[in-house]
Amino acid sequence: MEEVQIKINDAEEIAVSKGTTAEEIFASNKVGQDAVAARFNGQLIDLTAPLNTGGELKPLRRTEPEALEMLRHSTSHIMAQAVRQLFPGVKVTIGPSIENGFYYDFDYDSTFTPEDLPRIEARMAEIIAQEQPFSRREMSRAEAIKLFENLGEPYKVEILQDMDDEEVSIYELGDFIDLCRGPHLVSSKKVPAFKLLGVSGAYWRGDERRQRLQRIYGTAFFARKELKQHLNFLEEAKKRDHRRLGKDLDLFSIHEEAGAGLVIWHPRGALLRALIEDFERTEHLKRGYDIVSGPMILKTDLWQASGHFDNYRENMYFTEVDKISYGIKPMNCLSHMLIYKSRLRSYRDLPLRYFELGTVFRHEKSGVLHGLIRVRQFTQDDAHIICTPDQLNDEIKGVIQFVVDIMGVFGFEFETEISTRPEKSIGTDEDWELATTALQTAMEDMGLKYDINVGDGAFYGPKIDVNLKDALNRRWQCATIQCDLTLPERFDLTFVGSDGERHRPVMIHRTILGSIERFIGVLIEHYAGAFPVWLAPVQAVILTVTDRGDEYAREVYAKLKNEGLRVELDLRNEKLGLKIREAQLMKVPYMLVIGDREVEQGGISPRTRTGKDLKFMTVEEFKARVQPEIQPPVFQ
RNA sequence: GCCGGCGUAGCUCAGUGGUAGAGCAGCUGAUUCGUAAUCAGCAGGUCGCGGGUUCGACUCCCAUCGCCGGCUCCA
Repeated sequence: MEEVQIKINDAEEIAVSKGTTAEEIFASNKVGQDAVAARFNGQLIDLTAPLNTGGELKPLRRTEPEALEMLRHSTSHIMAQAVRQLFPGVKVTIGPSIENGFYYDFDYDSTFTPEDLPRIEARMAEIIAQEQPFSRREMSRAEAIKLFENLGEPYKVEILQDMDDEEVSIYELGDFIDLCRGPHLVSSKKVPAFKLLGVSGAYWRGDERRQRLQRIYGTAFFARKELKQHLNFLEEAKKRDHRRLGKDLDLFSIHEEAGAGLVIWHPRGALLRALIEDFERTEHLKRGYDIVSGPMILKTDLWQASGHFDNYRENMYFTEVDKISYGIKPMNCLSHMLIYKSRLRSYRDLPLRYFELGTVFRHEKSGVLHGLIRVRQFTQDDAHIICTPDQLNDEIKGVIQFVVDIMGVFGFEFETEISTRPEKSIGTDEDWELATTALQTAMEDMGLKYDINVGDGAFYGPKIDVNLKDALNRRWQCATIQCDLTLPERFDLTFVGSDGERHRPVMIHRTILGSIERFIGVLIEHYAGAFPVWLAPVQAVILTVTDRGDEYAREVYAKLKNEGLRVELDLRNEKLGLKIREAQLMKVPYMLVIGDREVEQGGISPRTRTGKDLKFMTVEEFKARVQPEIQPPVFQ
């Protein structure tokens, strides 16, 4: 029989007869017993795939990320089989693995309800117990089209018709046949732990004009313990939900009677905001920005001139004053342009960096509103940098450094991506090319990795988006750096160069935190409401044991308050345990206990919100101790 | 905007055709009690809003507003 040479264990070359499977090779050579699939010449393949050529073979182990993806993808097939059996007439579409699980989209006349999930899970458990093999078959595209036509699966037919490959593969699992690249687990029995998590709507191919589908989400793991951990993680995330904490910590509220997506800040939340905004103003001034401020409404004519009316109108609010139409600003750039144009600019003036904590209004679709994360009125830490083309690179780098510094302060890690020209946009191809290259070059100069997000730029230019990762590893878009070569053109911005001629400047739109509302929402979840001392709305609360300490407590309160500490006084006739509990639930960093001992010895007994007793100390000692923590962070 | 779910006291929730309930919070009183909940009493709701069905609607139907989970979109 014909033999092929297979390299295993990164070294050994062995000869096996053609058609031997990866599974057999692993078994006879005592490698990869825990393999769930294989890598053959770098390609992922089924364990049961026959090897017909020589090459390098490696096990795909459970611990590798691709293994988990495959497990989840296989589980989605199991779910699809269960759904087809329980709901005859359902049509299948696609069922990929996603970041923390998988989904499968179905087209079905009546709707799935959350009550259906346990039934589907039960059927899936049966399929798993039956140890059904996943078996792969390859065929021509034409054959596959015929197969899925006969099966009454029009979505699969559509996918096939759009494919370029002439050879395709299908996987059979019990009575369920799916078009699929694979690989898959050897059998359904290899799914140790799974759970269905929810149903929701989706559109065929993500296009809102096309067929509405029903999506079922689930997840799967190689160990029950891991599934449990994941479910705990979801619980933890729920506890940290900024909408919950916003209410519990009395930070903000949103009222039906005031309007959806409109945030009302309570004293503690407004204070938190003010602290962040003050910090930002200080940092911007240090970094050579000028603080500016523009009006909330500007004439619609001006929005027409800028291109916003044509490209962004559906997101804007309009109003009329003395029969003149005004647009309520969805962005801050127009005023900044007018400041620039208010006098003749020399190259010696550039770069100009205009910073505004600018409140903007955007008509977001009702279904997307979400706590502080997605609202209709929000304040951006917005700036527009107007510079010469030569300065562009340095300016972008300066902004990136700014982002790096600020994210460091809050302890966020982040990922970046560059978005390129969208369909609906203005400007010439050359300008877009130039701007996109400028962004890429700056990122490379800064040594930062980035993904390219094709067609996702703003209508006036390409952008770098910064997605920060919070403590629960979720990603949120906050900072954005957008390069713009078209607005300077439209507004005819110029500067006089050293040659005495007029030249066109370029412009960067950028934010660091993005929306203050969104950022605070993310921050609340990131810290689980336990803000660092410099941001805590209440930094310390004085708790008396009995009313014999009241007078002394008032003295201590006055002293600390006078030092600028945000301190509160709890003189209620309640037990110390209750006062501590309540301060704890409000996540106050320090609780200062005053009982008879403290009054006699002239001090306080602080305790931290982490439950640590700091023991008796004088007020001066406490002040010295917290001094470094109560100030905003300072950079070199 | 779309698909699905949900709106009952300040909060968390019970109540599926016959005059609305609990716990916590609130108020009043007692208690002076040292590191996550002292005890008792009182008060609190046109059941999101508007129509309809019915002798009768928190409960069934329609419409609408809002919220939740997704989709599309986005800071």
